[in-house]
Amino acid sequence: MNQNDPSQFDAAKSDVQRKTLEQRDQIDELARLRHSCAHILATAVLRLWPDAQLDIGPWTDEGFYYDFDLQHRFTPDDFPKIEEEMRKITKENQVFEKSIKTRDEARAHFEAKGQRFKLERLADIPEGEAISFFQNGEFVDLCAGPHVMRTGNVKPGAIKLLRVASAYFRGNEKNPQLQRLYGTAFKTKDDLENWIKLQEEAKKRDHRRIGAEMGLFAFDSDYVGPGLALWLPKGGVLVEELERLAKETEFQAGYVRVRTPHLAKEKMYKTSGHLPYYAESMFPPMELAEDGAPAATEAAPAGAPPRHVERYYLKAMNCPHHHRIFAAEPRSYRDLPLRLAEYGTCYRYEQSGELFGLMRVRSMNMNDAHIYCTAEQFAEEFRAVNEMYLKYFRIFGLDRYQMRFSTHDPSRLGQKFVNEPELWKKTEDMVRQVLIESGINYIEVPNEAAFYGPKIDVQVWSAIGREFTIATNQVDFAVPARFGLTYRDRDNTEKTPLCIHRAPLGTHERFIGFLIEHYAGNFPLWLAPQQVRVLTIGEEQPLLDYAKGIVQELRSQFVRVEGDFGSNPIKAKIADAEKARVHTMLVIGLRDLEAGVVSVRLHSKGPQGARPKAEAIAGIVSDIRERR
RNA sequence: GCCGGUGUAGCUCAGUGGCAGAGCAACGGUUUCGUAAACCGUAGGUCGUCGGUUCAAUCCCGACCACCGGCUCCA
Repeated sequence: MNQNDPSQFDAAKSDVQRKTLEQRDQIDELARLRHSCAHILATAVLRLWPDAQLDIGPWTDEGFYYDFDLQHRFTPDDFPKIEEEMRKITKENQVFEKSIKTRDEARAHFEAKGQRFKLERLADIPEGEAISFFQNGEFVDLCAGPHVMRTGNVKPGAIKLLRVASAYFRGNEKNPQLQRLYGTAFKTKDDLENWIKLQEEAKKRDHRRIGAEMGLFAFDSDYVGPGLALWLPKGGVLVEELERLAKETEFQAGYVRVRTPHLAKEKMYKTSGHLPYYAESMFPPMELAEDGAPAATEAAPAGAPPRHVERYYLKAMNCPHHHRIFAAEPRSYRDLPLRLAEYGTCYRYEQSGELFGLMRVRSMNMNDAHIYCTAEQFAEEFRAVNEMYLKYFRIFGLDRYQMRFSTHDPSRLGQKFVNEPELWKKTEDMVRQVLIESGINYIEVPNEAAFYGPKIDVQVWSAIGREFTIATNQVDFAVPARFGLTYRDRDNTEKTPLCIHRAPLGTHERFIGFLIEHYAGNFPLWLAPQQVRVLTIGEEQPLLDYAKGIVQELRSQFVRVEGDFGSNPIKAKIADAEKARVHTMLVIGLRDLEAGVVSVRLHSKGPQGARPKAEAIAGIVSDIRERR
């Protein structure tokens, strides 16, 4: 697929801004409170820094923010002072008063105050729409509302400034950067304190932290490079298990596996249409002279004839390679659908500030496949792909997800979208039909399709509230033609196949990053890097023999097992195993040896009692096989 | 890429313009312990990198790198 590492998650945020005045009246109480806090914040900042230029101050899922432009650079040291002023304002119990102004009045107001951003915001309001203002105390703001009745409705102890950040005016990087103050507020002080505790819990679930604690992955920006993850042995287990799951699932769904190199000639990406548009997101090319010598290091002798230079690019997506596999042999309609699968490694030069743990990296392994099919086969193939998504979600206990169905905008055919109005309509109808029939929860987003066809992105929320696109499923009715891909149809004519790009498990990097937070590192048995540890109480020889036998038996059944036969007290061994998040601990002493049992303890679930040895082993093996 | 913050042992963090510190982990002993931490000892560092100020810089100044929080971007 080609838009893998997907996360168009911010689009929804701006929806908040687009709500009409009527819709805004229905905004819930917490949002009103927070929006009012944004005004209180602006009031406080103006009192402390009267020269501040104001932009806007909406509420967010987490709280609120307000954007300012001023000489003074905010630092967290300013927070107590600002918070103090905000508390004062709540105690002044100012009324939020709404008024409607004419456009001229509004303009005159902001011109008098010298608020240039506000004048631009004013110009955004469509003709004919009411221009409303809210005033609390001395502070007047252009604002659609809604607000609480009085500043006193906000409890002084339930406000907290969180951080200072910067943001481009109107979110455009060509515009000036403003200083954004983020804060949050709750109905009560208890709610706020509770939220702070939850934030601390969330920090402990951060995949970067757990990844280091458990020895799953590492970054070595000195020697390897930023955004290039190293999988340590325990993280490698997660990679292998996911790949095994994908391979089994895809095998049963009739996929065939291929393998392709990590780079290709420039011509590949010119043909696919990715160059020159996306060259900036790719690593710079390697340039080779005709004879294979590195072009850049050769100082050309004066008068030497120019040498032919070939450019190779690290691949940022797998589809072109798969297209060339399709092209490698003559194809008949009898070969379709052809489902080419590969865990392909792609490289994308993400901007430095965009890198984020495993979630946003520069090298990634994609659960990719391209399904080449006829128009008649399309609906069935697309449905099967969706079912595969749902199967995976069940396995991972993933119930909070949303599918975003991105469609084209007919007015931009031939520009943003390939000019095939009938194909667009046809494929979009088919996709919509499949979604409705499967009873899947989805939203439709116009104008966000890929240039070559409609797509579905799957958004998930990790346990700590991070939202991102984990998977994608795209229809492509354009690029196969650019590569001249055809099959010979029943009627003996050459036809161009449709192509479905799909990556239900996204990339290893992001998917595992997500799973780490989803499970808080407490993986189910089948995924756990350390599935079983045998802990001995005492060092008598018969006991050690018994314990070693158990390890041997489990290992022969491919269970990831290790023994802790050292001299530490059992309490210490258990503490070690718990800290390492070993899924199942088998604690054995002489008592167990005599009874032929093992004492089972599950990570973070405590002791489970004794079970006959053979039964315990069989249970572990079957749980793993059934991916529990 | 942009704005701001941070960078001291494997990890969590103290600290000072004049010989670099703790806890945990590691390693070596002692301990033989029944479900989250027995005891003693040892070792561990170019204080992110480079440059400047200074008799002297981990500390002050500058640049760079990396990471963190945002913004932008994400085929």
